[in-house]
Amino acid sequence: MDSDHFVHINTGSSEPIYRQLVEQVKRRVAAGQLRAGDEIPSVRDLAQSLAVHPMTISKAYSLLESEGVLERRRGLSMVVAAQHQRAQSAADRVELLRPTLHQAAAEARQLQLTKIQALNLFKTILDESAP
Amino acid sequence: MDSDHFVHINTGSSEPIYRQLVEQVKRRVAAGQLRAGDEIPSVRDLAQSLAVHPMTISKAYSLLESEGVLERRRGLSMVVAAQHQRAQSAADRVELLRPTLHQAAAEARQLQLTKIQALNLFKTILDESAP
Amino acid sequence: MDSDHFVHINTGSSEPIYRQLVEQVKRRVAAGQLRAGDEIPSVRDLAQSLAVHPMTISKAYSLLESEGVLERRRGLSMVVAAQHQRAQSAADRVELLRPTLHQAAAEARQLQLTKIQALNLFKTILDESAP
Amino acid sequence: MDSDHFVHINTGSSEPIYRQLVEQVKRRVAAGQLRAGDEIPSVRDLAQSLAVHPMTISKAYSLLESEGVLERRRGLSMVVAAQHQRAQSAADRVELLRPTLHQAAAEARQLQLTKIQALNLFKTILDESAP
DNA sequence: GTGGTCTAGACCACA
DNA sequence: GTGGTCTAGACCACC
Repeated sequence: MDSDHFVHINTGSSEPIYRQLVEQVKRRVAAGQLRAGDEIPSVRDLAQSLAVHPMTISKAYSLLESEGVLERRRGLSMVVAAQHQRAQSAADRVELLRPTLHQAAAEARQLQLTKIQALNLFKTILDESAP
Repeated sequence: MDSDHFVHINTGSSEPIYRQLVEQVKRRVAAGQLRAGDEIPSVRDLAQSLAVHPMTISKAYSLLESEGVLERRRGLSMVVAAQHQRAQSAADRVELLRPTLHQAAAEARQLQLTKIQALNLFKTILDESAP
Repeated sequence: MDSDHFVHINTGSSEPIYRQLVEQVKRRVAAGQLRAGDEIPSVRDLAQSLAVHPMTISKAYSLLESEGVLERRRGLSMVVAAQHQRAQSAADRVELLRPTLHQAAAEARQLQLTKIQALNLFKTILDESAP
Repeated sequence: MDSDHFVHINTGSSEPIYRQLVEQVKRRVAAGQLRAGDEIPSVRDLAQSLAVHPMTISKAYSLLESEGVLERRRGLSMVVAAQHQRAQSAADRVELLRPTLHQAAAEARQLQLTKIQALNLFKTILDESAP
């Protein structure tokens, strides 16, 4: 597995690096970009390509294993777990977006914005990121 | 000022309590629900009604003071600062929603959702929270 | 919480230290020696009293939290989680012993020992450890 | 020697595969199921029937050789060593079970189980595995 | 005071 | 080659 482009991290974010990795891998598995049995980059490779300490990568991988997303193969690279083999349906993937949008809706309400205003901003941002 | 209903905190969230307080107060000031000169609950009252350590409230208030949102009056309750008296324009308030929606857009892209799917979910959530 | 006598570790064992901690805490919670809301020793205190690196303790505590045995209280000591408040019944606790005895039974069979021989040895060992 | 049924491995266990092999062979020799001069499966055959890396088998065999349990014959299969020809006495074999039961006794004590409870469970499990 | 994150680097176990 | 464990120690965030 190519360790470049596997995930992106933002070292400036307050979100810990290991958690950024966990969330991105989970989304990519849900989206079907990573399939059951796919090898993921080794701890050392990914650590080097992200310029991060190997233990940070290892921590993320361990968490993903404990959540059943990855499987450990002794002495070998880790792979995407079988029970996550099927990419989730669009309906399921949409649900994974709910928490963040729920937060956005709460903020919009506190800002006393209309639904139209909030939706228009979201549409604008979506167009910016993938015009 | 009634210390109940002033703000809501979610102790389960990973968002620090003091930051939840700061953000909510700023949004309510921006929305014009809190106006210049309005008294806010005392540290002690709010700490009690939220079941939170007073120092946590104090830290939030101090941050809000250093940002010019609140003003300290010796021996009296803090009040919303004068320079924040006017509610911000709708255009300004919309901008405050941008960071969260930007995050949502990034997640939607990693989940390989279409713009339509993402927008529909947001619309649904907005309808749920204020039908 | 007294950090001495909280748990014992065997640095010579091949069992990792953090896992020894996890298993012992889980057994003590099951046995009712640790009850819901009980504070556990701080990471630093326990690390010092066991002469172990704090991160090793922290790793064990994090695992116990992710399994729902402990609860994190921001800025404060961790406590035994509420959903583990009730000591488990004797029947439940007995079940926790099953895996190890299952392993022992498999070994006894491969050694072609009779049930009597295996049971007598277990009885002897139990008498030794708590005469 | 039939490479099926020679040993069983549990890839899910935390016990390393090579050690599972070593312990099982030692127990079967002690029990007299494998006698001096008996041929054991070749590294290649056993690796294939267990779906394990040949080097793992080789490591186990080498360990057994260094402990004097197996003997290497140039160009031929390895055999059970002569000095291990006699099955060990029942008293000796019972001792090989001690470490696991010692561990079980320690767990029983931490679970605050009575000797009776622990013994009853062991008896039940022994009955299940060989009624 | 509390726990969390990260780095640097050693050493081990496994295949 | 793979991942795992542990130490030493810095720095941060929270209460």
